[in-house]
Amino acid sequence: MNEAKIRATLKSKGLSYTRPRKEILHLLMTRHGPFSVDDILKSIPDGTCDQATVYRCISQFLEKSLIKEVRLGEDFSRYEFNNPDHHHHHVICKSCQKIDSIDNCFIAPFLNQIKNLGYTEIEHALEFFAICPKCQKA
Amino acid sequence: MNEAKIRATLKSKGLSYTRPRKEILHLLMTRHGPFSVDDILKSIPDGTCDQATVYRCISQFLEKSLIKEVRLGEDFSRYEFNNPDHHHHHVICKSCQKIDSIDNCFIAPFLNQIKNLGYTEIEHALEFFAICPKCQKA
DNA sequence: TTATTTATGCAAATGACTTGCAAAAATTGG
DNA sequence: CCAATTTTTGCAAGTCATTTGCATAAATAA
Repeated sequence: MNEAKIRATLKSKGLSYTRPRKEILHLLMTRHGPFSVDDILKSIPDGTCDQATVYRCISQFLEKSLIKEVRLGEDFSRYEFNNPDHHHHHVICKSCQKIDSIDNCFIAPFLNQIKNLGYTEIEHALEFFAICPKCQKA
Repeated sequence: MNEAKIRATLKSKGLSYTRPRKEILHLLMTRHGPFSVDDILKSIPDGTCDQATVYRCISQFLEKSLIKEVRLGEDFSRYEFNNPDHHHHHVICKSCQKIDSIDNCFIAPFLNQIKNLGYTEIEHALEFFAICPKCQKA
């Protein structure tokens, strides 16, 4: 992932190219999330930016649909790059908090039912909480 | 819903019968939620109890599985009575925040997939965000 | 480059939720 | 039913993720 790609992505959403935006978007585009704000702060080069700036970048990225918010029953949000070709959900281990991706999405029957109620622009949030194989042994 | 029923429900979970617990559980058992802590405070008789007590009752009810927590993309939690015979999900209108119930749950295919990954004790959170018929007209 | 707009850092504020502690209510053992 | 003990509550202060005000710095426009 080179700077040109990052810059182009930002520009395409009308966002100027600044160091915090570059580093945060780079992280989100290249590494596997979802990331908390703390994860982001620890993963970008030291001194890149302030925590307030991370929050501000995140809201802008969310507004522009560059990223998605993920809530996994924690008292903070996580964020991941929004790849429309890779719609997926998560399982988080109730014991060790390890997060796995679930790549197939079978919510069509729900959508039909909700459409029949007259709703439009339907989005969904689906997350799973379970005990992972490793924690079952321990 | 009479006091005897409420008292019995509390006792069955090893909780003593106090006024705050009685009023909060009564609300959750008789009225249609999910309720925020603010909703609860406004819906129980005036002077029933402090906000801290509502939070404490809620955590106890959650621990005893008397109620379930529901997150609908707001910056606070909602809670509803846990009726094992009435597993359901919610749609919240992205415009007016009205909440509807979705009574059928079609997540079996997901469960198979997650079981195959070796997970056990699988729970899920599924919520929908959409525009309701009324807000489409307005 | 210079002027203007936009973004950032820092510190303080916000708001949901939690907690310490003394008083009040509930339970227990006569 | 009463006195003793345990549990619960109210109040106020604390916590923690997230937001915001404002002066400075960086980016963009002219």
